[in-house]
This record gives sequence, C-alpha cells and structure tokens, in this order.
Amino acid sequence: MRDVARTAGVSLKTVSRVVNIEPGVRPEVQRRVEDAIVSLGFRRNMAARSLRTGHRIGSIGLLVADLMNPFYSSVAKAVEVVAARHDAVIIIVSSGESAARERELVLNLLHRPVDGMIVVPAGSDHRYLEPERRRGAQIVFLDRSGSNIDADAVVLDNFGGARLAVNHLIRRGHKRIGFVGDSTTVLTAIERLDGYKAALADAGIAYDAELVRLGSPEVDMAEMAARQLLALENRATAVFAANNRECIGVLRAIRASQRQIALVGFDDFELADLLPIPVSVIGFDPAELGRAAAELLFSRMAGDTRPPQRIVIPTRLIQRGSGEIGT
Amino acid sequence: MRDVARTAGVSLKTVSRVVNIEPGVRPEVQRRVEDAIVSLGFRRNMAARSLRTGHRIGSIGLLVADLMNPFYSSVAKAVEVVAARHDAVIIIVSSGESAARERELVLNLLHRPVDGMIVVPAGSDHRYLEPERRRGAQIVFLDRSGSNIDADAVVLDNFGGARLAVNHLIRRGHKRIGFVGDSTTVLTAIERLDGYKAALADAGIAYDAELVRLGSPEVDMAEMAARQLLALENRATAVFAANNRECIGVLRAIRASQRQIALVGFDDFELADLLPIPVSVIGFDPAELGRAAAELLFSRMAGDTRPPQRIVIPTRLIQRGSGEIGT
DNA sequence: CGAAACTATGGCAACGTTGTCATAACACCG
DNA sequence: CGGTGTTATGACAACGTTGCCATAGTTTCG
Repeated sequence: MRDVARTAGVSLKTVSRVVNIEPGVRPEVQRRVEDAIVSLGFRRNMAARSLRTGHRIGSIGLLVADLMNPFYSSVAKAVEVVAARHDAVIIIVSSGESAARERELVLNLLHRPVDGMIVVPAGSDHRYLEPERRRGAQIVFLDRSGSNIDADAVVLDNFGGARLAVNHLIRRGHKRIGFVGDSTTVLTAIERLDGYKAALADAGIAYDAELVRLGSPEVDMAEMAARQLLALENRATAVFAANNRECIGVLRAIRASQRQIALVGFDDFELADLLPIPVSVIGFDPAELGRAAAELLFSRMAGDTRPPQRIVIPTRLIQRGSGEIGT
Repeated sequence: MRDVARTAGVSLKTVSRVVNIEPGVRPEVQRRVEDAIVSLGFRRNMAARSLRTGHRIGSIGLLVADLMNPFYSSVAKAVEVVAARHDAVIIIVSSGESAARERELVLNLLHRPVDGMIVVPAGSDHRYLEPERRRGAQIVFLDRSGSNIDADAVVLDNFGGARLAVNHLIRRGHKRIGFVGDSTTVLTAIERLDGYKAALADAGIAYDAELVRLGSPEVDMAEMAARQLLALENRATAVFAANNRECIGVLRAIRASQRQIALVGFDDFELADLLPIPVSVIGFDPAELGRAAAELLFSRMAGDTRPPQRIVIPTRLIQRGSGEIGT
C-alpha cells in the first residue's frame, strides 16, 4: 500500500480511501491510485484490515463426520445457503469420526478465528470447549448434542424414529429383528438403539444381543455385519439399519443372501425407490437440520442470549415395500 | 495479551514466549502466565500474529456447482485430504451454475484472501481473473477448463468417454440413440456431445437433432427430456446420459415407460449395480480429479512456475447390463 | 467581501503480536 | 575477586491497515 501511495503520489490514507470506496476522492486522483494498484498488483492485506477494524471476516466453520455421506452434503448445502444470506462463507472440515481430530479441527477453526461453528461431534466430551465459549465463541451442535456441556443443539428424533421403524417390522410379524448401527461412542447410535429396544419391549419381545451389531459405520462393514445376522442359526428375518451408509451395506448383504428379508433404514437415500424391492425408511429433511442449526448460530452471533436451545427435527416412516415384507 | 502480562506481572514479550512455547522462561513464571491466560480467557489474535509473522493462514477456496451432487462431494473430500496434509482448510462455496455467482464468489474468496483456489467454472469467460493472477493469485480449474485464460486445469476425457459409451450402444445394434445433457454453456456438455457425434459418425449414423436434449441439469428435467425421447414417433431405443444427475432422471423415465431401453451414463453412482437392471456407466475416479487439482495448486503455491498444465483423467466403460440391452 | 461551511487530502496513532536487541542477574572459572 | 559466559526478562519497533483529527483549499451565502 505504501508503494501504491508513492507511485500514485498520494498519501497512504488516500489509497485506503480508494480501496474502501470511501467518498471524498477526486476522480482524477482515484484513477491514478487505481492505475498504481493494478500496475503494482496490490492486494489489500485482510489480516491487517481486520486487526485494525476489529471486523469479523464473515466465515463460519462446519465440522462433519464425512463429507461424502449425502446426509452431510445436504446439511452443508443448507448451511451454505443460510450463510450466504449473511454474507458469510463456510469452512468445511471432516473429523472422520475421530474425537482427537474433532478437537484439533474445532480448536484450529475457532482460533483462526471463525465467527461461529456448527459441529457434528465425534468425541464424547466437550468440556474442552467451555473456555472457548467463555471467550465468546459461538458453537451449535448438529445431529448429536455435545457432551458435558450445555450448548445449543439441533438433533433428530432418533429414539422416536427407530422405535417407529422397529414397531413397523414387529407389526408385520417379525420377532427376530437385527440392528446394524454405529459404535455406541456415537450418541445417535445409542438413541436409535434405545428406540429399537423400546419397540421390542412394547411388544414383549426379549432383547437378544446376538442380533445387535454395532460399530459398522462404513458400507462394507455394515454388509459384513448383516451377513452375520443372516447366517445365525436363529437368523434375523428383518433388519433395522441405523443410518444411510449402513442401510446400503445391509441391502447388499440381503441381495447376496437371495432371501426375502425385511429392511427399514434410518435416513432416506436417492434411488431407494428404484431398487428391485424399494427400501422403506425413516425419513426426515437433512436440509432442515442444517438450516435450523445455521439460523440458530447466526442468531447467537447477532446477540441472542436465550438459554441453550435443543431443537428436535421430527422423523416419519416412509413405506416402500422392503419394510412391509412379512415373516 | 496486555491484560495477561499485567495480571501475571510480566512483560508482553514473556507472555508471547509462553504462548509460543519458546524456551527461556522459568517454570514458575510460566505457570503464573498460564494461570493468567486461563483466568482471563485470553485468545491469541491470529490476525495480528499473521500480520507480524507474515505467515499464511492456510486456507484454499473451492468453488463447485452444487455441493449435493456426489461428484462434487467426492472432489471436495479429496481436496480436503490434500489440504489437511498441508495444514490448510478448505472454504467451499457453490455457484449453482450461475456465471455471475461464480464471479462474485471467486473474487470474494480471493480477496479474503485465500492462498489459492480450485474452481469448477460456471461462466464462459474468465478474463476477469487475469488481474488477480497477475497479483499472484493461484487458480486451478477443475472438471472444466477456464475460458479465455491460460491456466491450470484438471479435466476428464469427456470426448473419449462419451464416444466410448455411444460406440458401445451402437455395437449392440442401436441406431436411435438419445442424448440427455447439460446446456451447451457447460463446456463438458459440449465435449460429451462431440464424443456422441463422433461415435455416430464413426458408424455412419446420421446425427438427428431430435434425439438430442440439452439443458437438463436436474434429475426431474432430465426425466422429462427422456420421456420425450421415448415418446417420439421414431423413438430412441437407447440413451446416453451425460452426467450422474441426468442418468438418474433418464432411469426414472425408462422405468415409467415400462420399456427395455438401453442406457449408459457418464459418471458412476452408488447403487447403480443394485438396480433391477444394473446401470452401465462411463466411470472414472472423481477423487482423483480433486486430488490432482489440489496437488497442482499446492505445488503452484510452493513456487512451481511451469507453464500451465492440463491434466486429463482417463475414463473407462463399466458394463453392468443396462448398456448391453440390444435392439 | 468576510465568515462559515464544506471538500479533498494528509499525518499520526493504534490494532495485537513477535523479532531484535539490550540488560540484568547469576553462575563459572582462572 | 574480576572477567566471561549464560540465562531470564524486558523495551521497542514493526507488520499493513484504518479511525480520528488537522489542514489547506474551495464554495456558499448573508
């Protein structure tokens, strides 16, 4: 900027005025400065600017588990739309479900700093965020609430959805219902498992740990878990898959088994309706999760000081055929 | 920081030393400073730090057309992985295929500034980037090369892939082959259409504009376009869908028509193999596109001054059944 | 025509941090 | 015990920008 000023024969302050399109610069001077800017290839240093003005840069962080999962893409897109309305951009990072990486990335982003963060927790202890929040950091949890921390969260009705799904299968006469889900370090997995258990209890069916396969977040791991369920002596006649990845894995296992196995998944997915046996799912609007979280975050950043909110997005059963197979 | 220094009864510099874990601070003093930091909730201001040190913040921008398209999610994930290796994060924005929004977002990000940008162009004139590049901005185009600008680009073999697909259909005896693709404002659509034409020409089949439906980027628009192709007096017996969204639209139209129509898509998609008639596609590795673009970008940022590169990612035919239906 | 109001521009401090150098305190050694 | 080296700490400037205020020049108006 100093070079620009020298080249244009004006003061630093005048260059600053031109760059910021402030009034009070004669057109001729303005042109001279602009020429100098172009010929010198000057770029304003935003670090210095934000240091001086104290202005925020207009960016929010979004931590998801895996960007390639359509669930998170939908969320990201919805968050981006809200952010754009506020002239902000989003910095997206993936934890890969690693608690250590979650912490590292969240702190990294908060220190950059970003104006706020939407976090899909991977870890199960978020006390490390308390100091950050005391310092004014705004954090909204998404999909799973934070642990050991009283903070905003936008979540799904995991318990209700899972209960609904399993209850649906039970009504079709199934008693051996498999459960394929994430490891219980993931809060949503616990809630969905609880919904599964509640539906069984409602129907007076005993809980059989043999039918429950946890810790299979990837498609191929879920497929393997489902293969085992279908190979049990007293095998499963129906499966509840606790998320969209796992549902696809189970689907592959069912196809490979050549058997008519009932299936209900949690979270809808594209093409579910075009499969040989269309897949019934517990549906909800992932974009609504992202939208609600982003709106809440921006409202916090604008000074909203209500007590921490917990917004629950409803789920519903979408019947397509796979869940309607009877025993 | 000043407050911390006062509270701990030391100088600013000593606090700085503690914060940066520099040697030469007595343990007792260090503890005093750390206590003050915690009790005051001090956060180091990165803007000031990067101003003083000249260190970059480590962020690159990624502009895609639509984050929800799995093609772009895969690309984004691959870019994120490379960025993480360089301690950088990615700022993702979507143009929605709007040239105006592309320009606005790219300039916005470059001025933030980001250290570099990976751009999936929506517009067809990138001269507006020349001044930015002269100022040292590093830009790598992805999936489509920039127009009116001599810059790095990582692209697919669109022509070869499309030709291969259509040639495959022709060998099965098809002569009425529909084309469902993006509008010709999208460079890849033109190249894929050229591949389609070339395959027809190779086989001596006349090009019939009636069979070509452009401008259907969304699933439902592609479905409508395909319905028309199947309702023609001299109807299509096979369809080439120029991208994954369009392929799914065509798939829906074919199912609705209850006819045996051959189909080859460009870009593989999850579950393509589980459909009633598994879908044949022109496959490639979207992650490889992202990886290559990110590697190139970081190498540029590290001072690589080779002439602009054009990296072409190969495509191949994946036969699954839908493309093997004969006339 | 002189005062008042306005316009265009410049000077300087300050944002929060860190690099450089100075200095004080202390240990070591001949 | 004086000189030398080492260690812990501090003072100060500088990074690039903008907010505030000053000033010189110009217009307006009674």
